[in-house]
Amino acid sequence: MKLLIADDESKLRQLLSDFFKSEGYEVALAADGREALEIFNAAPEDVSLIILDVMMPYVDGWRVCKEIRKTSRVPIIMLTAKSEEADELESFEKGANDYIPKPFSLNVLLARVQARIEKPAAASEPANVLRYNGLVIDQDTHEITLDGKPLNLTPIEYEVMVLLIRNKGKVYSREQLLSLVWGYDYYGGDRTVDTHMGRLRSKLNDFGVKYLKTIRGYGYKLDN
Amino acid sequence: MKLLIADDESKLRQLLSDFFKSEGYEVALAADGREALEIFNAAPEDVSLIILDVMMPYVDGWRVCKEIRKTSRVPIIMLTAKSEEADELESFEKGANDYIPKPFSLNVLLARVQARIEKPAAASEPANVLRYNGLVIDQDTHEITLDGKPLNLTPIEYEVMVLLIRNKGKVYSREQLLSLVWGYDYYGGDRTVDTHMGRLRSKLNDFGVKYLKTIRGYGYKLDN
DNA sequence: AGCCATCGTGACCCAATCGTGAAATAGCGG
DNA sequence: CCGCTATTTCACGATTGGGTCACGATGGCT
Repeated sequence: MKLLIADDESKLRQLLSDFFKSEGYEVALAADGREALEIFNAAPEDVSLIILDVMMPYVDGWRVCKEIRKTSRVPIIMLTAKSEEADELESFEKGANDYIPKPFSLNVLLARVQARIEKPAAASEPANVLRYNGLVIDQDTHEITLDGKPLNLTPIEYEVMVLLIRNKGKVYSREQLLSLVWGYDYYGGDRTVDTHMGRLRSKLNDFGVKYLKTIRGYGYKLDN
Repeated sequence: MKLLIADDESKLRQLLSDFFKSEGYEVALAADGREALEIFNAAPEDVSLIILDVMMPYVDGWRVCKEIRKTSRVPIIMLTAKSEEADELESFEKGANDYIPKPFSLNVLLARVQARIEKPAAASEPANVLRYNGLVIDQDTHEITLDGKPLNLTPIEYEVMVLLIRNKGKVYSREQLLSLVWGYDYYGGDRTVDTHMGRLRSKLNDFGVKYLKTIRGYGYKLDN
């Protein structure tokens, strides 16, 4: 599913692009009406839906909408500035399928888009899950289970585990851990790391003592 | 579901036609009262609802309405010019089921139409309903019920619930919620989110405390 | 204009979490 | 086995994050 998004504000354009891409859509961008028409006419069949800002240089959204309607019934959603409280009727008259006043919430926009076209291969999301010897970390739901039993880790513990599991076997010094997990500008003693490792080990039980290794003189690692 | 729309203004006729077609209705058009009666009498059973402009040449809307009422109880909605406001009573007297002053918003008209007849071939739209543990959200009617009992959620609460229920389990940070629900350019403290979550929880009662989880340090999620 | 629902914010409180130092323990080389 | 150092453990006070509340602002509706 390909969306054509036309807006002259580059920041908003980027935001929308990122957002819809993250929702699984293909996105083509236009900075003004002329560009939008060019892109559309180059491959009308590829475009499943068009989002048009009303206010654009050279050729405004209304014009684009009218032009496209001469040759196509592709769904069009107009974005109108609040001040332009354009007549809803006028919007539909020009052939738009929907219109949304700025500012809008991405959620609403997404809903409107989905109402117009089939949902894209939503299942394409690769489910953000890390696994390691019975330990499962789902980064979307923030759920951690060990052999199926849920664990309750604090934010720091969680971050440490994610880091270590992502780099199984790699040894991290206390300084590295502090800067990676706590933040590059963290200022504090490195006994802190020990304490947290201890807490992790006790929560992880067997798993902890078995795999969370101390490398004397260097730091910690998750055994391979 | 077939609508018969009679209006002598060709522009408005076309607009209404397009609009209702895009909403999934079948549409028959008449440019004046005579035509409307002809079409209706040719196949009275096919017409589910009639939209009549009052001001039409040859035979006006009132006449059409009266004629049809002699033989049928099909729902009739009258469109009246603003200046004719006084006609409301007369309108019902003549047998119309509803009347709408011009200019009107398409959404209002659609709502009135839907109130009179069943929703059309939902075939194209797979009934936009979200369900989760006794909570039912109908995105078409914006109705939310919990164990059958209707809930009264504010717009923000509604959007939040829709978002969370659509992505069960996924953790949303306050920032994400703000940009997804409030709008990409919302600028404000994130304690706001807490407050709304609190309100949601209290409205959702047991359900709230049971499933609307706080992930300390990260945000909120709807438990799985 | 006035009313009412909704919203945003700051203040306050509580509980979870964190950081620290000190004491206890373990590892390691001789 | 000894002594030294690194690590673990522990307890406690400090900090942070979240829940709740009340108030004022806002905006739609009558």
